[in-house]
Amino acid sequence: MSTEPEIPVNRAATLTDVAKLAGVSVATASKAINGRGDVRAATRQRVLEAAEMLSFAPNALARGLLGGRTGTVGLLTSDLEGRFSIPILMGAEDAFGAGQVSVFLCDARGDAIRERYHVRALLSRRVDGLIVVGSRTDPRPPLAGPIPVPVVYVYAPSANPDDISITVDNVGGGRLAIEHLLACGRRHIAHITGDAGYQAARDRADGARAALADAGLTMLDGKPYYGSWDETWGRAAAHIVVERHPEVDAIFCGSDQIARGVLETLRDLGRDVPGSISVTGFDNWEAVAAHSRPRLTSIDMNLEQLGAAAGRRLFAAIDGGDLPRSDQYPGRLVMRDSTAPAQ
Amino acid sequence: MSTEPEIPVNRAATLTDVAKLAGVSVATASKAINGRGDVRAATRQRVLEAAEMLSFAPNALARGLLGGRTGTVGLLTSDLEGRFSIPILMGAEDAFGAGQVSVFLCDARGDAIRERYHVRALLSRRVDGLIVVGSRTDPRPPLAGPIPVPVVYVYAPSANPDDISITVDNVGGGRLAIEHLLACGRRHIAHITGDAGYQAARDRADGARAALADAGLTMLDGKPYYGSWDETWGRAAAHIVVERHPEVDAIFCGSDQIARGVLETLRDLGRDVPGSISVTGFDNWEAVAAHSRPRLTSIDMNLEQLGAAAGRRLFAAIDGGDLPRSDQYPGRLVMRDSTAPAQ
DNA sequence: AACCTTTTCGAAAAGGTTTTCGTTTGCAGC
DNA sequence: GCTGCAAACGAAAACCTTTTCGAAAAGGTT
Repeated sequence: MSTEPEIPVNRAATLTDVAKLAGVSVATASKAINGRGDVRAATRQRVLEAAEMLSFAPNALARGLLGGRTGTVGLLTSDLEGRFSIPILMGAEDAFGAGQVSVFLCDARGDAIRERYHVRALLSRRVDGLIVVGSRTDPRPPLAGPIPVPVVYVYAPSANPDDISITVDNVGGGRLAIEHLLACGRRHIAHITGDAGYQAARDRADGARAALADAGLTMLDGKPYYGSWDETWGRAAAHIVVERHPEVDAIFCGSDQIARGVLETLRDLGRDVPGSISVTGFDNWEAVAAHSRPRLTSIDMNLEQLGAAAGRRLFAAIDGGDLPRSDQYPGRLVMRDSTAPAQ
Repeated sequence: MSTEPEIPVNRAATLTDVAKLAGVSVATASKAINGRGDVRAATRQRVLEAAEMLSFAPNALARGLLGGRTGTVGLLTSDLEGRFSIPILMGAEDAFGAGQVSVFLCDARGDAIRERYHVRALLSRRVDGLIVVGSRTDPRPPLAGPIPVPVVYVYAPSANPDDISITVDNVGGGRLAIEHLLACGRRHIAHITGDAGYQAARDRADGARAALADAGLTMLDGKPYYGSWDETWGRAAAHIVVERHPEVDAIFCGSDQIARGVLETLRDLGRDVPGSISVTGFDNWEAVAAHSRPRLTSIDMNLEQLGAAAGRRLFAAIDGGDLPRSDQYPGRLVMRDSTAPAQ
């Protein structure tokens, strides 16, 4: 005949359940759990015990419905397949994971229709903000339509300069590589890189040219060997370079895969790396760079850090804090065995 | 002095706004938009126009709060970094993207504490289900605590056989590789693979042994060369194999990276691939397999398909449909240039 | 014009939480 | 014993959508 509050079964406990069990009103239970308002220590204790007993977890939907803040953000990538989105995604996920924020992941696959569809879905779920991750560093058109929440573009900046964009400093990356080769005493430096249609390729080349100019030098042939980003091109281009310029003593490659191909050709030709020729890659793709012969010196663009920065930046935008609208992040040189001072 | 309904500013339009603008009640507006209930064609039209004008998107939070179904699932990975999670994640994202479901992504980083934290967060957001993606094929402990929604384990099965697990058939994969080598007329087959602590390594070896036994053969040395999964081990092991067994005419490698190392050693030693020795890899990691010399024949585990299957399976579990509790997916052989019939 | 049927629409409740504000309780001071 | 005050607590509204059920309107028949 007891009229004690019953423990709910087969259904997540609600605040009402907790309140009943603790013998207080829902209002008090809420305040006790969130540490707000005036509630006696003993009462708070009772409520917390009840919550524990029912393994109560507040319904984020109801909370979001009320406060306007949902504690969720949308992360829109244009290609998950690519190597670049992943570290960025990890960084962002990390930056949020520390707080109370969860991440909605959407892959638009480079399709504008799909992108719009995903944006609609995200907005209907009332995300607090959006992160848009591109797969190339070329500027991309901003999201279509009115977006009622802050947006941060990462890797690929928005074409609209008023938007918030976080990008990598490819010019600086190119500089970094050349400066390292120069520091190794190299003077006859070629640049083999990917598709000239990529802003990244052009930027890295620009950085390289500038660094060489600072030293009163030019790159062999005066311009980069543009091609594709893979090993096959690296192998072919290395053949051309060595044939045309037997004096070459360093090759700056636009990707680790290209560099890997270059290394293979040099090995085939019996050229000593790093003794007679130094080689640097780009991207610091561990799987490629750390297992080549010799292991590859490369430029790491700190993509994970980039993603984390985007997360923090979005956070600030949501909270109304003001950080600089846009930011460029430098890379860093990772030294391995494919570069060394000329002997 | 008009009392016309006003268009809301600076705030997402609600159903009430739409109803006001269309001159109907919220109930009717809801029915018109969702195509439910009886509503005159003309009225429906008016409502839809109003919704369009305000670019109304229903608040998924309110909807979820009501129906118990939120249209969200949690995807818990143990390491985003690894190559295996990504295709699975893509497949799952794809399986859901087609419907009305959004994916919460969480990376537990192989940390049980972090995993519990993420599970709590996901449950408080009232996800309809969970997908748990492992990074190894070894069984993993099931999620701790009572989980009030369906869970599907992918790649790494749950240690509890009552849970739903979707895994790859590594034994079959090993079989596939050996059968291909046998079909090429090879008889002296070695197996170089990764860490014996990995179930995947042992399973593939078992499949290989079984396929060889069916042909009345055994692998060289009667057991695999266990080591690590990278190129360095592949290079070293290939030296050992060739030295001990000059008659070797095929090597089945446990990963594409190992295979790549094997190819390099064979090249160094002047052995003709695929002429005198055929080599197969495993994983079909495009970046590695498609650019080696010669291009690498490999086993593709169809991870993307695995992820999609997991998505569908979870969907069925949520909707109460009944599919088999667990499933194993076979791989497929991807032929390139590193295997050919003996000349 | 009265009556019945069918169609269309609206009022209200439900879902779980937070917040506001009014009410109660306990206690000190006179 | 009464007043005044602070602390503690609870009732109710708000957030937005969906669904149920009853009411009203429209249309047709006698």
